[in-house]
Amino acid sequence: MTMTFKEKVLKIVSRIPEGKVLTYKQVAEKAGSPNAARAVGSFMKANYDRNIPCHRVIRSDGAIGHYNRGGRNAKIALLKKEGAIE
DNA sequence: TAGTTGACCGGAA
DNA sequence: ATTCCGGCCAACT
Repeated sequence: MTMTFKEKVLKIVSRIPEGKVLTYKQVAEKAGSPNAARAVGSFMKANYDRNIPCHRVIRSDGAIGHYNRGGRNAKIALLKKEGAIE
């Protein structure tokens, strides 16, 4: 079974528990390509699956990044609500 | 097959 | 604290 990098990424993200966050880079590392953070972002923007908590993925510098469902604002609100951030 | 595209990263100015 | 720039990666066309 040829699992694309993209699918690995989606699987990893889908397993991020509530109240926790991973950086794009960490996701890339877990997926087996430590320097593919950029690619990870590209896939997330293309993913609209609600089962995947893509709002739990943020940037390494602590910035929130983007969110295709509600925008950064919604992303921040969600993370606060889940207790992942202040 | 090669060129384009970005929800990124880290260092420099 | 910001803004800019080059590098990196896999999918898409």
